[in-house]
Amino acid sequence: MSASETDTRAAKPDKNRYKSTLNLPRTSFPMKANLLQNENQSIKRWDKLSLYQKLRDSGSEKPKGRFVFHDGPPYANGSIHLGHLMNKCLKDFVVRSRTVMGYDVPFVPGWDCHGLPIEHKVMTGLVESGKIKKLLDLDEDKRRVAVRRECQKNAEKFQKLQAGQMQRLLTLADYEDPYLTMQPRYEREVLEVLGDLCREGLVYRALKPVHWSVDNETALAEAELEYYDREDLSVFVDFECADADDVYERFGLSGDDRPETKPSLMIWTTTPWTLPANMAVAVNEKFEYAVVRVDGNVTVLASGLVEQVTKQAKSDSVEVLATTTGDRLVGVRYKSPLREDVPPADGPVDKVWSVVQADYVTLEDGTGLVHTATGHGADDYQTGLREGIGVYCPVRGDGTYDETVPEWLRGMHVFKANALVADRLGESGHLYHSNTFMHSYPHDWRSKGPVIFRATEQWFVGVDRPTNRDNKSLRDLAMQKTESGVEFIPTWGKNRMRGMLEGRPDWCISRQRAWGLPIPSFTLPSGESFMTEAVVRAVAQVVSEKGSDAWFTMDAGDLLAHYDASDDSEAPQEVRSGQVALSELTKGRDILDVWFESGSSWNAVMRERLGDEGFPVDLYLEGSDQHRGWFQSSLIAGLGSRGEPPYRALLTHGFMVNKDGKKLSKSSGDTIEELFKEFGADVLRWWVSSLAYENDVKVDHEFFKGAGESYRKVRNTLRFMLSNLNDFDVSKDAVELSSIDPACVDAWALGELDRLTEAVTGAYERYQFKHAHSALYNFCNDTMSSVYLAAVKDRLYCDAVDSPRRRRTQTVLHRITDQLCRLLAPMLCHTADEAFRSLTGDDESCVHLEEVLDATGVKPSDAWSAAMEARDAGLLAMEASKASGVENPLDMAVALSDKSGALESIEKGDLADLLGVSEVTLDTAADAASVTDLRDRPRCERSWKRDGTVRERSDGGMLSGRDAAAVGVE
RNA sequence: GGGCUUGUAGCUCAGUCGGUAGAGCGCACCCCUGAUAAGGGUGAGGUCACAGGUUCAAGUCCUGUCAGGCCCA
Repeated sequence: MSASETDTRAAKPDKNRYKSTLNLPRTSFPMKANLLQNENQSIKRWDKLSLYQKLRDSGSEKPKGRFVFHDGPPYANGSIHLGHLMNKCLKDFVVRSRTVMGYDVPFVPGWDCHGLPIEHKVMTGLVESGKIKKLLDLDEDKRRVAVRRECQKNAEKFQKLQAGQMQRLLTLADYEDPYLTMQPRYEREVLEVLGDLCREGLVYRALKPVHWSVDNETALAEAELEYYDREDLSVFVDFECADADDVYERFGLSGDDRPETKPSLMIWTTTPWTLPANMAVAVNEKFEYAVVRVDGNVTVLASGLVEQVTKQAKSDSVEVLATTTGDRLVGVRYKSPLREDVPPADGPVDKVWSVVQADYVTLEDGTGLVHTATGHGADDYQTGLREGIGVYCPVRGDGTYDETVPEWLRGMHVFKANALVADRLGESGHLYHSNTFMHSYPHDWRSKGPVIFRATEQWFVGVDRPTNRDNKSLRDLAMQKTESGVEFIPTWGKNRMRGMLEGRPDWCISRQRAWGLPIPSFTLPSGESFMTEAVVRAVAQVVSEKGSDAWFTMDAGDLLAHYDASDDSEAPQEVRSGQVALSELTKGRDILDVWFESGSSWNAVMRERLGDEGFPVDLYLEGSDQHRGWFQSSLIAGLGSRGEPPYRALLTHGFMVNKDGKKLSKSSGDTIEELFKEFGADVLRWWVSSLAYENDVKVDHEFFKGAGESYRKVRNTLRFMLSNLNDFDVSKDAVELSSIDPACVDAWALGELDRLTEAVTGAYERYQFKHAHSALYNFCNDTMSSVYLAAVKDRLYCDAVDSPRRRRTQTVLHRITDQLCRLLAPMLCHTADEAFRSLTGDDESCVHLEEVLDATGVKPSDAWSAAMEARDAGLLAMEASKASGVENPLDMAVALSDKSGALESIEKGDLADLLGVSEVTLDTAADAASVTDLRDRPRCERSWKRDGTVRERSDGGMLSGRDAAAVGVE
């Protein structure tokens, strides 16, 4: 039995004799957070306080001025999910960290309300409920208005749901007055941007292929397609080359080796009906191509496919004559096997029926030479745009050929034409091989009929057209401004943006739907469509007053009440002269791409609300997918409208993946509501703040549990500090910080606090929330809990209540707690406020109205770094001494090695407290720390220390000198 | 298939100019019982995704491979 055990037993009857004389910690700040309940109380309290408005009211006094941060609108559909959780938390960290650092940060939350997903869902509902039948009896405009009403109700419902969830996440924003893209004042400003682009000469109308339902004669979006298997005819067709010698030359065949037969280009297609609309043949410049003699014909196809193709056609004689690379074939001219005349396209004709390059050409199937019909395929269309080949679409809305095709096809339905085209090609000797096959093919979700790709007239914003402003194209401007005018966080965002800007086509801004902002274009009786700046602005004024429904409820004359055609030099002559009255115009049927609406938010929200100070915005913060989406649509719209990017900096975050790093499936995992219930918003926020958000973020239920444990550590540290300030009145009991001796541990703690403040505010400035998170966590866990608080416990409990040393330590504790609340406030906005109110003792106080305190300026002694190293060495020695039976630190005296003599200046008592031992001595000769067993020394019944001053006192107790004085006995 | 990007301890992340791999969590063991559904100490854990290359020296620079993610095709 050890000596200490004997002592403990002997003291047992009187074990708590002095407990009532101690200043033990006490606080109303509970260990258990009960976030589910208390966070809702915080929401109510901040509401009552009008926190957001209060911050705006005092905004002009903010020392660092205004930080203009703009919310990107989530889609008003469904509940918020983990992606929103991260995005909204990060945004709130920006708002709140900037606020606590002394900026005025107005933040308006927004929602994207228009668009197909909502319209699609509403239409499905109308079909299922049978209500659609009633609508079909209405005229076009009335039907659209009815659908729009339903869509609006739907968007409102989900906007409200999401706003509630975001507030439950404790985000700080102007929820009293959010922006919705369907609000009239928003719509007006979108149209003003469109007007600006018209002014710059960037908006034009042209043909573009879209999915087209021949049954319903309408364009279809991706969401309205259903894929079924369908049997189709696939054909291998020879296109005869125009200049045989030119082709043989390219293959390096000299005169003698050249066959007498003219060479052909062999293409493969599964839509023979598009062959009359052929405009070009695409090759991949990287592939090798062969000129081959097959069954007497000479034809060109990819070397790698010769065997596969000729086998399929069961050809007997196959002879490769020569090979060359794809790039050598670009420019080869050929003849159409179906028509003599060059198709009447809407563009230049010099490249029609020639070979062009395209990256999408593969060796998966076909011949490596791709039939290109610019009016009937998305790839084909892009190739046409790039190569300057016009769009040609000889198919009418009902699926029949128009008058521009050879006579034998005119008026025929394209699906019937397939076989006929193949027959013709066979008869003329151009068909190498054909077969039927099954494949997955898009069908109209309503009629279930197969759809076709068909070019229709659409509105575009040209990215390569010179602006009227300064003759620079949007693409050039965008490349130039993102190169040097926008900060990307992280920096690779710039590369990503550049890559996308380089290759992007003109922006198709029209959609053939009901739920959106109408494009204010008009059609003359002649069929010509037009839209000018003045027209757009005139309609914008009406929309501003009456909302965009006005487009459907008013006629052209009324919509153009504010329009003076005679004053519009851009208007068609007939309109300007009055030859065609405004009332004779027909309204356009298109609505704007929703990306144009959200891409105009810098104008519709920030300039609309803040004026010139709202442009450009300081920061946009969204997921990395928005490099193609909102970042880019905003950039193009802003550059077109104002010649400058709408933002100074772009901050990007990655996507949520599961714990194995794989894409998150929609149905798995916890809902936001379940997460709130199990963990509370502060824990979720604490987790988000710990993330390396620039990469993909792994998410799993277990990770939230980890965040919860880490949160509890911080909470308990705050609680312990608060509980030791219970008897401390900062206005009466505090000492001057400047009076604190650099040699005492309190000065060290303040030095650490100043370092923390710098680290955290620096991290906040650079949006490095995880650095702030780990600095704060380590400060609580290490600097405070395991070092400082463990060291000062003894004096807080045992020193006389009013002793200078205790009051000094409490002053420091108070300062640290106060600052910690402020630094934590952006992340743990509920808990920091709860702790702050406990600290001030004033339930009306609110940490979110406070700012980070300045550095204390206290410079701890240089000897502290040596002292902390000595502490580590001491702890190791103490651990080692456990083997020899001394296990309780208070049974130990530690001799610290101090060869440099640096520790001489540090308070001995503080060194002992830092190790939790009864006594520390310094040894300038020793190499290492050593431990002395003090169990023979008497133990203070009050502080349990064996510091050498313990003896029997006048009350009969065994007390140390300090404790005797504290209790008031001799 | 292309652009951008990620891969360091069981987990989350640091790692500066190329110079002997770091922290926290978790885990194991121990202490305390006056922070107690708390607190403290010590310790084990790594082929830096893989393969080449440059270099006296590579987690770091270069090339490729593999496995992910976002956006396109």
